[in-house]
Amino acid sequence: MPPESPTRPGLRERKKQAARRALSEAALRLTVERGLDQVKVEDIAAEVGVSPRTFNNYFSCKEEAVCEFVVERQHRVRDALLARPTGESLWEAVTGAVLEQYSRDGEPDRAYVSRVRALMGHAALRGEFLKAHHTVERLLAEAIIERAEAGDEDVLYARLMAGAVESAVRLAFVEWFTSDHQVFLPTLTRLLRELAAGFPTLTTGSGRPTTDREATTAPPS
Amino acid sequence: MPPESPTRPGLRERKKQAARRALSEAALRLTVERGLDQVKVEDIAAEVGVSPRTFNNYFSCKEEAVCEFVVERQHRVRDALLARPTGESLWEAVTGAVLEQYSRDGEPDRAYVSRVRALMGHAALRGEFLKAHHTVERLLAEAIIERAEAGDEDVLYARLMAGAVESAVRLAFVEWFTSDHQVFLPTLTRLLRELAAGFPTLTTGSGRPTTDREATTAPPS
DNA sequence: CAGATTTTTGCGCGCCACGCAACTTTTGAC
DNA sequence: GTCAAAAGTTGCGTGGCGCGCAAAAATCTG
Repeated sequence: MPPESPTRPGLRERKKQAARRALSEAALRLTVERGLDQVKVEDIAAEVGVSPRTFNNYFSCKEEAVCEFVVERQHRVRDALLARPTGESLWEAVTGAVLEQYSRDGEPDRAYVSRVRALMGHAALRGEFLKAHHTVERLLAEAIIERAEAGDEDVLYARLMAGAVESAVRLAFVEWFTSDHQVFLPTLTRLLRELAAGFPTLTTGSGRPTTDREATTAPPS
Repeated sequence: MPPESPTRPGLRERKKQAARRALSEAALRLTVERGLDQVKVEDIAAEVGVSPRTFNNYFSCKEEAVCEFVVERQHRVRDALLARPTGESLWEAVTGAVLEQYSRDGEPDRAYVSRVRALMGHAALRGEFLKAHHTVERLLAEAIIERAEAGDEDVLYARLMAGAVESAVRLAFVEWFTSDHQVFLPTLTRLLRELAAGFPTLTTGSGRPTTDREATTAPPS
């Protein structure tokens, strides 16, 4: 047999991956098309050509399947982080990897925004998004630990960094689909910079630190 | 009639509050006693003396009712924040209000830890905890905005601060019920200090900043 | 090919969320 | 107090869902 690659997954594993992908994609597509309530688990399963019972072997509910793409994206963030040059500081590498991933295709168009808005209108999906974001946060934390070659002592610090960064991502995302402007990347950049700067302990004149507002407005695309 | 208090809620509102409380308390108690799977919505409703249908007028599922106490605690954090002296910086006030709330009764005993561990064992409850934490984060953000008298420009900053602080709380909580040691407050204190310090952008010798580890060990109780 | 392992599937059960329409309680104006 | 409107509760019905179980099918190992 040809060497393929070092310990290729094997047919079984590849089929599972494919099924999972197909199910989550079908779930997302159908939900965008018809709306969550008009999609039954049965429909998703039928779309992939698999029994409804099998769907529940992969996902515990349809909302989870719909949000799967959030988790998948984070796997790419992980790869990006591990590929950053070793010269960079940990923070630079992490924020670089995240920004890199989200700037891939620029800001999506208005139609996409309204589709996302429709999705987030359903409470069930908002809840599942939170679960997905938590998974994503743990993935990032593990990637940070790996990149930093952190010992047990630093695990908490890595998790804190992951939590802070993902808070910024989440906020930028909300800002993006809440407003009509294309402000995802500028907002995210600004928030990450503010996290890097930290929170001032001493009382100043105003309640918040003076930050340059350049990052708030969109850069020339 | 006696003046009671300025614009008292009215009987209707008070009854609703009472019902909500009774339901969430019953849900939590029964779940701790028997385990989530052994508690039906019907049981909770019966415990309060209300119809099962009414339960769903207050909570959309039993898990939500179980986690209600998390949200209630945040209302106390809000009050504490608004009561902090005006001399403090925003960060000091926020972290002070949070720590104040969580140091109320010191570290809970081992029995309590194992009960919490049992609760968090169920995936459904973990998910609902995340939802509750998200609610809590928004509450804190609003309280921060109120305290800082922040304009629209600073709303995002307030939300970022709330997100960062609640990340720390969440991490400290996990650390607490994961380990057998009483490390909630020390961990939380340390994480908040690291957030205040920010994340270094420049490359240093090690991947993480040198932080004094005093806060990691428990202070004399 | 043959036996072990893993996955899929059909079946069935109990629970649950929620729409609807009738009924009860609270409210506020007179 | 009386009464009508507003708000909350309840019973009923329904469709869907999550999952345990055991048989069947697919995959892996040698």
